[in-house]
Amino acid sequence: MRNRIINSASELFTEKGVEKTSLAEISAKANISKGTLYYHFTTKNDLVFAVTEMHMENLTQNLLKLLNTGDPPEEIVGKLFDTVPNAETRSRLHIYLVREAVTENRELLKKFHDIYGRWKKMLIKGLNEVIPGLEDPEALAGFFIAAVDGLVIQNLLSINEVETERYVKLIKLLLKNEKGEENVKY
Amino acid sequence: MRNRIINSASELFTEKGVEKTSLAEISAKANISKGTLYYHFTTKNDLVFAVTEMHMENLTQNLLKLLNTGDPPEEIVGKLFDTVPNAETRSRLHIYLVREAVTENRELLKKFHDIYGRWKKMLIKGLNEVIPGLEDPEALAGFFIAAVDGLVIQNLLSINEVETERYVKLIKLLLKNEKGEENVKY
Amino acid sequence: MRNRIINSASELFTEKGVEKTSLAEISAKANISKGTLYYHFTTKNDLVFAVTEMHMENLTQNLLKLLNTGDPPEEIVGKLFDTVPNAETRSRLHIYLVREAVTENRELLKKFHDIYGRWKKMLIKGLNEVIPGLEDPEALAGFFIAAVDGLVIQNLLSINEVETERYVKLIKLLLKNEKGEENVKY
Amino acid sequence: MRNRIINSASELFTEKGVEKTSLAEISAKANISKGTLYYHFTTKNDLVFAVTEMHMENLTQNLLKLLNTGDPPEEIVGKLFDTVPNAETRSRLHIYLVREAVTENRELLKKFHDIYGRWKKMLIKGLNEVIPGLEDPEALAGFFIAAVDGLVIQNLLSINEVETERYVKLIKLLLKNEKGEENVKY
DNA sequence: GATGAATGAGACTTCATTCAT
DNA sequence: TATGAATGAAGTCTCATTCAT
Repeated sequence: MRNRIINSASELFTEKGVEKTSLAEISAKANISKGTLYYHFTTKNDLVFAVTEMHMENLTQNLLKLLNTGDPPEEIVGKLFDTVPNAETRSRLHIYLVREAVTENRELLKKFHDIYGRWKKMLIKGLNEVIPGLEDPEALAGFFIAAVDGLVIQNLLSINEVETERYVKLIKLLLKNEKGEENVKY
Repeated sequence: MRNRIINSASELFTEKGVEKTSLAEISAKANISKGTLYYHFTTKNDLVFAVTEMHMENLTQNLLKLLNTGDPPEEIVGKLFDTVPNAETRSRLHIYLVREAVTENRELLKKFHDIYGRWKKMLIKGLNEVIPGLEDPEALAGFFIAAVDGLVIQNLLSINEVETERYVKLIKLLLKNEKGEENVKY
Repeated sequence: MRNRIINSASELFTEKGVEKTSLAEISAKANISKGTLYYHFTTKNDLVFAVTEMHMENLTQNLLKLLNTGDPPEEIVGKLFDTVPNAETRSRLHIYLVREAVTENRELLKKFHDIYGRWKKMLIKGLNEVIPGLEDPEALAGFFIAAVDGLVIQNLLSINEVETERYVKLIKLLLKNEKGEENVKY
Repeated sequence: MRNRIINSASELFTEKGVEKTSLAEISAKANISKGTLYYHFTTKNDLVFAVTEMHMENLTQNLLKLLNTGDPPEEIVGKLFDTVPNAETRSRLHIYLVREAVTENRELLKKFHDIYGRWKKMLIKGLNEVIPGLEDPEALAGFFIAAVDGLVIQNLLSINEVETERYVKLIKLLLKNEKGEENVKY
């Protein structure tokens, strides 16, 4: 039941954003009464939080899978840049939830803070394993995550006319050099 | 008068997001009546659009100034990564407006689409001027913009513990290699 | 308009009490939309406060009139005991509003506090004018007001089978003796 | 079990009034489920009635004890005026329940009617025993009860700055004269 | 140009009550 | 006896928008 509600909410949030989705619509989609919804979630924010948890958990699982394929690093990062920003459904939801976290929802903000931290650690570990000797893996991880989020935005705004491979090529260059070669003047 | 309204709206949008800001509040802050507000803007969306225009114009001007300093490229990109994501006020507004554009506001979406396109072109031109011979300046520009937006998000979520210089160092490496050196196995 | 709303609310509060009267009912009775009601009163409590103010003002005016008739004191007090508790409409409203003041409504509580104080002062002044030399006019005033309120309750509970004259007779005795005669053992 | 529920309800009613207390809160406080509450009380009104019965029984027992102390009448009435209005807890509950009885609760109204009648009779009997020859003991009893209720209200409204002794002195005068002395012009 | 009173649709939330287990 | 999930009706409040002045 809780899950049924979360799923309905998730879909509607993705479609119209959190604020434009009413509890009435959610309960209608879940085929339950508004009262039932209230029984399971004390507050709309409660529900938003639950949806966020599920969403973030999904993304984390995907990232884990990606890191455990044993693929060469440029392949992994390539897939990362290919998959995430192009999953429109999740992208939308992500932006909506970020927006929610940014205002008036401390709890949600903390959730995001924690998960992003976890992602960064996962990436750092993954990078270190496959490319030993990186100079600043932390910056690299933060940078990759930022780029992914930024591409998410560009995709939502239908701006991205560059094929992923071209980005991947850039990343390859980046990784190669970060491996610690002496800095050359360009 | 129009500007007074736009400024008031801008501040309130930044503070609480578009949807949680009521026209009543805006007119109160601008010291005018709700009626007057409606005299100048047919609709709330109208106002949102006007605010977006101003906001985007500001960002564009900043980018232009940055590109025209004549600084070396890594300096420019460094400043870009240093300034934009750390301007909390603008960051918030930006995320709020993006969110607004992504749902139910075709006109706004187009606005964003256009401006991001313009930014990309400006960056490409800038890059080409200072670093002739780049292999894929378009991908590079898109990538930089994405990274900036992503860092905006990380800052809003209070996640970014990496100092900008470390990012800049990464970018330097990227630029160096992108200059067309033969690809080396890492 | 404000008055129209206050009157409608007043009637409904009297009929069913404050908490069982919905803003929907009030606006229906006043032939306006719920929105209009909200336009004039930010909150249900606001409206309750306004109704209280009007109600208390009415009672105060009545008391003033009574005190200025120039009648002999026992007549005045007699009328007080006769009029107030028997005005069912006002009695009900009074009890409902007292109830409201007693919980969760600081402002209302203060209002009641102030008005009761004013009434006491008016009574003291009146008593002193017509019966000079009273020993403890303050206690007397408090006592009379208490008795009136108590009879209000009894009337609402349909308990009062004693005719007012019999109470008036008691009061006469009280006033006579309070004039300062030496205390006699009974 | 029933008593546990009644006590929890009693406390909550005292704190927040009948209408603002939900059955959910009551069952939570009584550490039982809402279902169990409904097993014992068919309806919220049922519970209110039970609470009233207990409350009124308590007050009646107190009055009985007071009347059976064998103290001189002015002492008894003094204690009455001293104890009842100053017992804040009971006072609040009393006002809340009166309010409940006055609207939409016939059964409750009858209960109050009956108990107030019984109190009056008890007082009359008590007065007659200790002060034989009273002219109108019924009026006196009604008057005393009214005064007590009125002082309850004043205390709840934090208005009563007069010490009880001063009221008692008034009552003494009243009793003395009521004993049948010839009426003197004042 | 400017105002502010009026509106109606709808949002979130509350809660007494029912009922299968 | 006891439970707790489910419900539906209703309550307070919010707000973008209209319109006569």
